[in-house]
Amino acid sequence: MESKEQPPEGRAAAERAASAISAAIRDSRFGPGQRLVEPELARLLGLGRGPVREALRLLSAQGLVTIERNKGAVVSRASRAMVAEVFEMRELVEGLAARRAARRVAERGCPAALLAALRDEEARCAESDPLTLIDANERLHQLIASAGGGDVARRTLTHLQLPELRTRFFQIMSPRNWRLSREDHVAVLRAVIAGDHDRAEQAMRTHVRRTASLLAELPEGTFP
Amino acid sequence: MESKEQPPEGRAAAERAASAISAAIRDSRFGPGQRLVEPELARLLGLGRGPVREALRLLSAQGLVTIERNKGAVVSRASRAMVAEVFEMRELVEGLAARRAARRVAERGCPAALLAALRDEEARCAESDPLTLIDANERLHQLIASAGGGDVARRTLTHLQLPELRTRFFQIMSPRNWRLSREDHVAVLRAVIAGDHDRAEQAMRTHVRRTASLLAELPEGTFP
DNA sequence: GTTGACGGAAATGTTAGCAATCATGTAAGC
DNA sequence: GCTTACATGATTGCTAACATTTCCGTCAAC
Repeated sequence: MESKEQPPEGRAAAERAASAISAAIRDSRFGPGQRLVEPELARLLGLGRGPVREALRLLSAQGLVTIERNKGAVVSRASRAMVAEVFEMRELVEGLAARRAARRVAERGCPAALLAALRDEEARCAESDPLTLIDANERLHQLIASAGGGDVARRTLTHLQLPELRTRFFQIMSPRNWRLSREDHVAVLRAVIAGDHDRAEQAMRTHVRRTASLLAELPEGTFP
Repeated sequence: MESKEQPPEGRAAAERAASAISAAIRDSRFGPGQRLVEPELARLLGLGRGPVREALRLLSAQGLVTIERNKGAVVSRASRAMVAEVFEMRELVEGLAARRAARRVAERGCPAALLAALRDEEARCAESDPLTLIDANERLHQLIASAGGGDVARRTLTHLQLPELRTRFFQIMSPRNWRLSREDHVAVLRAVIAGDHDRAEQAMRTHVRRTASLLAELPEGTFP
């Protein structure tokens, strides 16, 4: 995940640990059910157990790991039902975020970041590197979640993570689906920039639902 | 501080610290903006800085405290706009939770806890002790959030807390409003028990919106 | 009088080490 | 042969101490 992040120095140890572990989980290098043993991670990351422990608690709040008292942390095992539930929730949360973003644009004008995002999406060609596309997708969703003013929406979103995210995206995102996704993004951004909150919310909900239904069509046995 | 909690022993120190601090914040004994100094809390609670630190991080995820790097934790300062945003979000989240609960009842029958909750609500008289009413209200919302099956809804709700909750309730909940609230609860529970997910969601959203509008009518200067 | 730098105190970030708890494998008993 | 009791190892929970950063008051200089 921090392929292009800052050099490890300059950030706090706990944050480094959190990003590193989070990246490993979302890239499926740490698979569901895998135990995350504190001393082991500490040795791997070259720091003490304190920051690792803190990072694991943080990831637990985000839903990426599950912690049991006196038993330690395990990478969360997301059943099909849980994936559905998370996306049911994301549809509401991201829909509301888009609505709030549009409202804010209507009231205070459009921040440059949204215009830039729209240009990026329109210019993007679906044949790019999938990893780049995945990163850009995440950044866009974060941007819209933050564009509404408060940070309740963004915070809520970060608590709705799923493990193996990137692997799942590789499975469902054919070039055709990337094109559809791009069109969704453009529609959402246009509605937000136009300040049309109803259309913005609807567009975002449609987009999230599309992703959810792609995930739902994954073959049996993909989820534990 | 932990008025009717379990005897402090038997639970982990970090959890004790979290409940104690959380209770103090929601009861306005720690007011918005107040610094929460780790060594001080540790001394107060009779334990080391480790568990206190962990508790503060947890409360930060719940929105009750705000942590800045190298600066420490302060009780969150919820502006009027932030309260509105949180309740906008809660309306969606709790509405979905009620819908999921109703769906589950329709599929698998009604758990006894819901029937008991309905009996309790119907039997409750609005003249009870306000603290009891507040606690019962929280328990009911938690129950419905948990009744949908997965725990994504419940987890999401716990991340949408506000400081000074009890004080605000004391301000807005006149006997008349408690009666209305009770009627809302009964309506939600009846819809859930009947397995009518549309009505359940609508009833819950109406209920949350009522609370939000009561909070919105608080006099100027109530929020920072 | 105001601004700036400097120094000390306090709080946070981090590490290392000890105590308590849980899992595992082994051996004894039925 | 299967179950149960037990001992050992490993891991988590917690505390205490160290390092680093920030904040605040003081003092000098302009």
